[in-house]
Amino acid sequence: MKNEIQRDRKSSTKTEILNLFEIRKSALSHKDFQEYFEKKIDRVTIYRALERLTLEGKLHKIVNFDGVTQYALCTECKKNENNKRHNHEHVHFFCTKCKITTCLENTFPKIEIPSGYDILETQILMNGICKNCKKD
Amino acid sequence: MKNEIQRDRKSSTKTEILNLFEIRKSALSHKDFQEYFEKKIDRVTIYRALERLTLEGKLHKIVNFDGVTQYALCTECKKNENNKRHNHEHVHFFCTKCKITTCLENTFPKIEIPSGYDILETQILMNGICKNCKKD
DNA sequence: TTATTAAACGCAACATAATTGCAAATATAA
DNA sequence: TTATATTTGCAATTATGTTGCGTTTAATAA
Repeated sequence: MKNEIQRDRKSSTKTEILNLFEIRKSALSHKDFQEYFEKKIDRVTIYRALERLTLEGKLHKIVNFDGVTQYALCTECKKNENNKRHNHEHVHFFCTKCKITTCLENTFPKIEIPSGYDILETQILMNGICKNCKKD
Repeated sequence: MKNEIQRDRKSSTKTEILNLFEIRKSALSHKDFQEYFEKKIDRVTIYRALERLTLEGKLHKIVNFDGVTQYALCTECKKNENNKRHNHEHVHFFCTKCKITTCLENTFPKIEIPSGYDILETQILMNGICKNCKKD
């Protein structure tokens, strides 16, 4: 009898990654995880676990102004039936002072574009100074 | 007598780069130039010429979904007096079929964000199928 | 026209982000 | 418990971008 292809298998790496998101409450880069795990988890393992969590619909990816990928927890993302496509209807904000990327929920505008284009994904990225850093 | 610091000096690399923009009529990556120039111009020279053209206000940079920087000609960008800051008030569209990035002019929406944030830059990136590829 | 000087260039080396292949370890289904 | 597919660690590789330095070239002063 043929085995079904397994998905969403438990792994300590995935658990540790999700834990760090609970602690930090912001988007995180591969480098953030590498520094946090020190040498306890291999860097390739981190890349692959992040990739799987993204495919499973638990994380989404953002490419920052500097070209570095950030990962963020999916919270209010509207998912379709089979989790294959998310609509991340929020703005990603990168603070140039504290270097933290946050999701600004409920901020997505309607965008008028020329006819003849089929849109799959839209990403809005902003930078500047965040709420916390303005206090100081 | 002290010399003034020279800027915007002519260079064959800059000229060749601008020529390719005229031919291709889309955003281009460093890789596009490297392939086009083959070995005739050094890769570092290309990077530095692109950097200067950007500082001179002739090009603007876009980081694509895949993290790769694209450069595009500045046409309707609203420039301030000294060219230091551009407002690229348009959407950048990446076609997943032909892999070409184009600027969709006059497409920028007003975006409402929570109070307490100072915005410096906003980048809107879309992907999907472009006008040309839909014809086929 | 020639000399001076700062910008542009080529080359080597370095830096960082991300991917691939493979053998060993682990989680899950039977 | 066994079989098997997924996950992991390690080494190597690829891709993108940067820095330092000596040489060449463009602009300009003499």
